[in-house]
Amino acid sequence: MKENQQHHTILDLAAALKLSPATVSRALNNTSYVKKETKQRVMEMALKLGYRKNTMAAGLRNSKTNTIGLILPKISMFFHAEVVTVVQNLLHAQGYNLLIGQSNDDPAMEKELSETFFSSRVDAMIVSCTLQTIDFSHFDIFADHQVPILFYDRVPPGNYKARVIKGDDFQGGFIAGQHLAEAGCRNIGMINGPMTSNIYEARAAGFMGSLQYFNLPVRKTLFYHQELSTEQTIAALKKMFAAKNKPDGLFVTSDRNAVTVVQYAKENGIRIPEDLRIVGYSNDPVTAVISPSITTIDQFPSLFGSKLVETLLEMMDTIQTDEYIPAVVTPVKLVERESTSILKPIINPIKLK
Amino acid sequence: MKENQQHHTILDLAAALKLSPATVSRALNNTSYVKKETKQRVMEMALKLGYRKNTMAAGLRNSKTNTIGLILPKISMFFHAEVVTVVQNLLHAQGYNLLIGQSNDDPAMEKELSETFFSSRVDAMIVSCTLQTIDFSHFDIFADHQVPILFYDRVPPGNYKARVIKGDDFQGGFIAGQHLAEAGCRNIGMINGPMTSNIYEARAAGFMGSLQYFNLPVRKTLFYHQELSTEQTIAALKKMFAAKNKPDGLFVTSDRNAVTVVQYAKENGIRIPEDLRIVGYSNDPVTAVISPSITTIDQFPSLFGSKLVETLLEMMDTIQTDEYIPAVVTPVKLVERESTSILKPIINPIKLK
DNA sequence: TGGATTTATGAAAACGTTTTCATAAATTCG
DNA sequence: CGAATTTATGAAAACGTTTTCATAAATCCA
Repeated sequence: MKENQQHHTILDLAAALKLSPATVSRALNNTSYVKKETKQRVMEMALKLGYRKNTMAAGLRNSKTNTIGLILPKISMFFHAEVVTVVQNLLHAQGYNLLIGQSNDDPAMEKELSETFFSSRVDAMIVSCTLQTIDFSHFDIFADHQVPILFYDRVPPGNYKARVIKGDDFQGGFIAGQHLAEAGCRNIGMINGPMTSNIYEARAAGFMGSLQYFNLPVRKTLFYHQELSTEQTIAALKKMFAAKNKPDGLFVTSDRNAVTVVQYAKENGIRIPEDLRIVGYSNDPVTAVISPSITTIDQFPSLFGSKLVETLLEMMDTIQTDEYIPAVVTPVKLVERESTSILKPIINPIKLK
Repeated sequence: MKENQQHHTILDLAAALKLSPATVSRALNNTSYVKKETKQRVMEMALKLGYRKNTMAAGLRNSKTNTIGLILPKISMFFHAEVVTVVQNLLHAQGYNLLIGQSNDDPAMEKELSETFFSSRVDAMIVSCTLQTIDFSHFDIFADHQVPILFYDRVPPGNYKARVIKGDDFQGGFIAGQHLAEAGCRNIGMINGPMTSNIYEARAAGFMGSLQYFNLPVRKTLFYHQELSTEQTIAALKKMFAAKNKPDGLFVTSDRNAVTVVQYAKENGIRIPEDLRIVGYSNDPVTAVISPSITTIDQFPSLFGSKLVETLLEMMDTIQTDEYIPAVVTPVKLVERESTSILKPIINPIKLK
C-alpha cells in the first residue's frame, strides 16, 4: 500500500501510459480535447500511482496559487474567529486555500505580513487593520499588481482607494445611545477604543449624535477614547465614579471591556441596571452568560464572512478598475439583555420620533 | 511611486545591473561568494524596482514552500484559537506561513483538506482530528513522503505511528474526580464527549479511576458519553434529575457545556455549589465570568502551541526515522472557582493519601 | 615568483506544470 | 467523394528560481 517514494509527476503518468505530458495534463484538467477512453486511463493511473498535482509548478506556470491571504489583528477575538471560520469554509468550497497572519495589532508586523503574502503570490487579500495603522501604503503593492484586496471591519479611511466591507458602526453607536436614552439614563458616558480606528470613530460619532438627537448632554468627563485594556477601563471607571457627576449609562464599545465594567460594578456595589446601564459591542457569547447579561450590538459576523467571500470572488473575476466603489455596509442589531432592562419607572420620558 | 506593472524578476535585476541571474540570486540569498559591493548594488536595485521573490518558483526549485498546514476542527473554539494564535506567531518568526483548514468535525472534510494541503506541498503538518475520525489512513501520504506530521490534542490511537502532543487528559480527569470527592460529593456523574476520541476516553478513565481510588461509586445512570451539544446536555440533565439518585457533583468535559449545566441549574432551582458541584474543562474565559464561576481544568493552550512549534521545527531538520517516539504530554491544572467551593461541612470526610 | 587556494561570476540545466503551435486522424456535410 | 471541420495528440517553450559546473581573477604563502 505504501508508496514511500518520491512524488509522482505528470511525466511518470505519461511514461506509464505512453502518452505525452500534454495529454495527461489535459485529461487531468478537463481542458481541450481528450478521448474519453484516454481520460479514463489517465485517471485510473493517477489513482493507482497516487499522483497529486504539484500546485507550485502549476502556480508558477499559471501565476495563480489558489491561495488567499488574510491579515487580522488577532484570531482569538470572537468576532474575528467567527469571520475566519466562515471565510475559510466558503473559500475551501471554491477551491481556495487560506493563509492567515496575525498582526497582533502591531503595524510593523502588519507590514511584514503584507510583504510575505505578496511574495507568496496570493491571488487576493482580505485585511482587517491594526488599530494603530495610519499609514496604509504597505498595502499598495497589491493594488499596484492587480491583486484584489478587500478590507473589512477596521478599514482605511475614505481617501485611501480600496474596496471595503464594514459594519454599520455609526448606526451601532446611534442605537446604543437611543437605547440608553429610552431606558431613562441621563448621565451617559462612553468607554471607547482609540479614535485612530474607523470603527471607534464611527461608533463615537453615532453615539454622540444620538445623545444630541435626544437632547441629552455629552459630558466630556464621561467620555474615554483609549486603549481597550482591562487596566485602562478600570482606570476610567475609577475616575468617573470618583467625580460628582457619576454615569447612569455607559456604552462600552467592546464586549470584553463591558464585562470588566460589570465586574467592577459588582465589586463596588454599583447595581446594574438600577444604578448603571451598560451596552457593549459585538455580541460575544460571554455577554449572554454573565450575570447580569449584557445588552450589546450584534455585528452578524457570519454575514460579514459571506459578504467578504462573495465580494472577493467577484473582484477576482473582474478586471480591477480605478473607479470608486462605495463601501459595503453590513447591518447591526441591538440585543437587549439584563444590563439595560427597565426596572425603574422613567421619571422624565423622552419624546421619541 | 507606483510601479503598477508586472512583477519584476531576478532577470530584470540581472539585466539592470549587467549581472547574471545566478549572481543576483546568490546576492539575494547570501549563498556562496558574492563581492560585497555587488551585493550592495543588487540590494539597492531590488529595493528600487520593488523586487519580491516569487516563492512559487523558489519553492518549485527547492521543493520547499515554507508553508505549514494546520487542520483543526473549528478555529472559533477557545482552546484551538489560542493554540493557533501562538503557533502562527512562532512560525512567522521562523519564516513560515500557516495554511489553516477547518474540518468542522467532519472526517470527509478532514480527508479533503489533507489532500489539498499535500498538493500544496506544505513542508509539514499539524493536525487536531475530528471527534469521529477512526480511520487515519488519509494522513499516511505525509509520512509516506517524508513530510513531518504532528498531531495534537485529538490524536490517533497508539497503534497509529505518529508524533503526538497531547494534554494529560487522564490526569485532568483524575484531579476533577479528586476535587469533587474532596468537596464532599457522593453522587458523582459525568457529561462527556464521545468515547471515539482519545481525549474523552482518557478523561473518563482518569475520572472513573479517581472515583474508585476514593471509594466512591461509579453509577452508570450518571454517566453520559455523547455529542457535546446543548440539546444533548440538557437531555442528559433532565434524565439525571428525573431519577431518584440525583447527582451532587458533575464533571462536564467541555466548558461550553458546563455553562449549559449552570444555566439549567439556575432555571431549575438547583443551587450551585450547595446542591450540585461542577467541574468543566479547558478554562474558557467564560467560566471565570459566569456566575457562579466554574471550576475547570486549564490545558495551557499557549504552552501547547509553543511545544508544537518547537517539536515541528525539530522534526523538520531531522531525517524521519521509523523509530517510535513517545507522545509529549503537557500538564493540566485545576482552577478552583465558585462552582465547587466548599460551603457546607463535609459529613463524611474521605481519607486522602 | 609561482603554484595553490580562495573569491567572484556566468552558462545552463532543472524543478513540474500548462499552453501554443503543429499535425494527424476522424467526422461532417454539400 | 472530397473539402472543411472537429477531435485527438505530441513537441517544445515558458513560468522564475536555484544550483552545478566551469572558469577567471584575486589572494595567499613558502
